[in-house]
Order: sequence, then C-alpha cells, then structure tokens
Amino acid sequence: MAARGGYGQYCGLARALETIGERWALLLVRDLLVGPRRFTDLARGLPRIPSNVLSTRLRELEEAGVIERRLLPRPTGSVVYALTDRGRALEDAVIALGRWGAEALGDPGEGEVITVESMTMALRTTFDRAAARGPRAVFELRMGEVILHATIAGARLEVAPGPAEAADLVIHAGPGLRRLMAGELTPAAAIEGGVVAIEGDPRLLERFAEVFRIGPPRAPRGQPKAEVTRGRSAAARATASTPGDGPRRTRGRSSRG
Amino acid sequence: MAARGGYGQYCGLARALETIGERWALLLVRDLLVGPRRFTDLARGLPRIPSNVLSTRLRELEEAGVIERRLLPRPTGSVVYALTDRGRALEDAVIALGRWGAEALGDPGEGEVITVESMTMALRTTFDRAAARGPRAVFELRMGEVILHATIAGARLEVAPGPAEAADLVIHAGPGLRRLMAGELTPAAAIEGGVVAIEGDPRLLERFAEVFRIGPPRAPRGQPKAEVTRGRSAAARATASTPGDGPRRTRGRSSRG
DNA sequence: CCGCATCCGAATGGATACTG
DNA sequence: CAGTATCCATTCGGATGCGG
Repeated sequence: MAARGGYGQYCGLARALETIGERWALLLVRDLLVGPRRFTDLARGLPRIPSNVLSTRLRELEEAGVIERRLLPRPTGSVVYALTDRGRALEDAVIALGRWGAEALGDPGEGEVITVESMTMALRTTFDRAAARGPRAVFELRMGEVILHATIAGARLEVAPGPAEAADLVIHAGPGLRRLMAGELTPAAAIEGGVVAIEGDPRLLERFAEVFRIGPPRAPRGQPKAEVTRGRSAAARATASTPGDGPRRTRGRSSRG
Repeated sequence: MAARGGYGQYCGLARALETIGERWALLLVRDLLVGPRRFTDLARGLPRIPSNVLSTRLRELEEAGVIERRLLPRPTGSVVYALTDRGRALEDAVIALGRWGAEALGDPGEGEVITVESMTMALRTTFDRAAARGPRAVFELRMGEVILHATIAGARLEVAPGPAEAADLVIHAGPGLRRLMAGELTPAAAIEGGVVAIEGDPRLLERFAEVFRIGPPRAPRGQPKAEVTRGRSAAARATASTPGDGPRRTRGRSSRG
C-alpha cells in the first residue's frame, strides 16, 4: 500500500494492491468510473468515510496516477476528481470483484446505502452481453431517490444516472431487486410479490432479468420460464405503490445537484 | 473488512472488499490458486507477512468460506489450506487486478521476491488466448530457484510448478523477462542482451513473447517483427550462462519440499 | 521444523471539530 | 464547500515463545 510499505513481491497483483488495496480506494474508483465527482459528492456517496481518509486517499490515488484533479470551468471554480486512463483501466478489475461480491450480497444490512454510482456499476457488472442480443431497449430504474437508466443495444450497454428520455420500461424497486437479478424470483413473482412495480410491457422485465444477472448465466433455460412467461395483460400495471420490499435507505444525487 | 467493520454499502464490490480487501488476503488467494499450501509454505512465499497476521487472515478467509482447512492424510498429519469453490471463483478478479498491476511493475524493487506461485499466476494472468492458437508447446521457465512450466495447447493454458517432463523450450531468465513480455525488448534482443538464455528453437521464444503479454495485445503486427524473426541457427544455443540481468532474489520451493 | 499465540511499538483508520 | 487538525481505538509489523 501507499503508506504501510509494500508487500515485497515482484508481482503485478502485489503492485495493484499497493496502489488501490488501501481501504476505500477501490470504492472511490467505483464512483469515479461513473464520472468525475467533487470531494463532497464522493463523501456523500460514501457516508462512512471520514473526510481525512477521503483526503488522504485522493492524494495517494493522484500520486499513483489513477485519478487527477481538474479545475472546474467557470461557474464554481471548484475541483473535480476524475479517473485518468490508467484509472479507467481498473474497470475490468472492479467488475470482476463486484461480480464475485454480488453473489454474497444477501439482503441489505442495517444502514447500508444504495447510491446512483453503486447501482450504475452494479448494472455494468451484472450485464450479460451474450443475453443482451435482441432489440434495443431502454430501462429506467428507480429505487427511492436513486434514479438511473440503462440502454442495451446489440451487445452494448450504457448506464447513466438520472431518468431516461424515453424509457421502454420503468422499474420501481427496492433492494429486493437483487432476488430478481439472482434468479431467486421470477419476474412475474417479483411483480406479484410487490418487489418491483413496472410501467411498461412485463415482458421487458423478463428481458431485464435475463440481461442483468447475478451469479452464473441462466441455467439450461426453459425450466423456470414456462410457468411465468406473461404475467397477465401486457399493458399497464403502472404507478404501483412503492414496493413492499421498498428501498431501505438510499443516498442519491441527480447528475448536477 | 472482516475486522474494521463494513463499508455500509449495499454493493457487490463493497462486499468483496469486506471479504478479501484486508491486507495480504488476496495474495494468499493468489498462492492458493496454484494449489493447497501449508501454513509455512504460505509464510515462506510471503516473507513479509507476520505470522500472527497470517493466522488471522486464514481464520477470516475460512469463516468467509473462501478457504478451508484440510487434514493431510497419513505421512504428516498436518493441515493444508485450500480454496473452496467460492475462493476459486476469485481467479477472474485476481487476474484482472494482476493484469492492471503488471503494467506498472517496472523493475524489481530492493528486496522484492519472486516465487513459484507469483510466477505461475503471472503466466496465467498475461496469457493471451487469442495469440495462443497454434501448435502445442511446452515451456520451462527457470528463474533462479523458481522453476515452473507452461503448456499451451489450442487456446488452453496450464501452468504448474516444477520442471517440465519434455519441454520444447527452456527459458533461463531473471526479472528482465518482464521487458520481453511487455514488448520493450524483442526476443532476439533479449537473448543477445543476456536477459534470457534459452535451450531450444529461438522461434519458440517469439511464440512465448506473443502469448504471454503485459499490456495491450501486440500492436498492428509486422513492424517490430521484421528485423527479428529468426535469430540465427535454429538449433541449440543451449545452456547459456545465467543471464546478466539475473534473478534478483527468489524464494521457491519445489512442489513437495 | 511446523503452526501458530503473545507481546509491544509504530503506523493507520475513524470520529469529531475547526478553518480558509 | 473543501478540506486540515486532533485525538483515540485498532491493526499491522516484527520479534519471541512454545507445545507437538
């Protein structure tokens, strides 16, 4: 690590851990993978990080060439932190770790927050490009104050904070969304159980659950599918009340504040 | 982390870091990805880890379901630590991080060790399966006491500690091998500069340098290639003296000790 | 020699307060 | 808003001890 001295190993992994292995470091990278952020943005997204530690990490990561400080143009004159190319190259590692950790996510612990940044990276992490083939689709995901949208087109995915301009499906969800993504709940069951509420064609929720998956890619296929396929009338079950397994605690910020 | 308390984030990455983000943890996983190891094996491969920290990490990783203790059969009755399936699933993340870190490896720092385990994972990390297509080849890599061998067949790779039974190419190298793998040195230059010495067909060293690559996959191709292609007589330049950029410091152990 | 457990000084991480 | 300064609780690093 930056501070405690190295591992004494001539090894890529050791070098990586010396650079971004310090506590909080990779979570800062996670947030910055979504876009440049100011000091306070980062602090808000990581409520448990002390400001002095945030300071220290930002300095260390800057010295390591992972992030850079940028002076914001006119209006404010303040600074934002942004990933360098080198920092952006961490995305694969962040995704690999996130994928591994997501399998042990379970239900939210007391006081655990969900942020726009963590959800954005969660979607990028769970994206199964093989399952994504098919027509273009725009999803808007709403979990309390956390609002983001994802566009899948071909095998490409784009996720960004904020509402979609024209969503094909709006998903209102709480943390129970994980169970849908993990395949523990069928899309129909998720809707009927109040875990999610949707605006749009229920079949798009099936698509969502196939494309964003926690754990190994869906099994053989055709087994849990049969009894589900179409929930009921395809039309609108719109604007359902907030799901029973509603948002636990969320900390969000729309893209500009 | 196990000890310091969680990050307070409902996020796969945070969960992963809470599990294997503690200092030394992922290096233990790295070594165990090569195979089961005893306490002392691990301690030897990580000379800078205090024994109490090693103890603690092993217990934490066991509680987290990443590793398990196994009682060794007859002869010794001692214990080995081995990855569980869950632990083995960390390989992707270890490789992603290792790949990122390898690009910043530079030359070995004072006192940095190279072990059979780190080199084994380094080869798995840098393996470029696209470049691997071609005839089967067995490489034996020797860096001081660190001896391992790699077999590439089709797009598959197997790396294991110890000498090969029938190597197509034996490579004697020091840490300068990194420069070859990073493309900073052509195979011919590496041989002529004494960075590596080989036993076998020099063209196999070119193959090696194409298949095990640090950094982005080789550029367009055809540029640095031309002036190199065949070193000279294909036959034997065998048993060259230890390379000038010889092993700095190595700690190894043959597979059984 | 293996497999840790214990002890201790030093360095970080964490919480809070405070300033340009 | 954007950090810096302080002070305390933990953990780490290193050395040593010790039963098997």
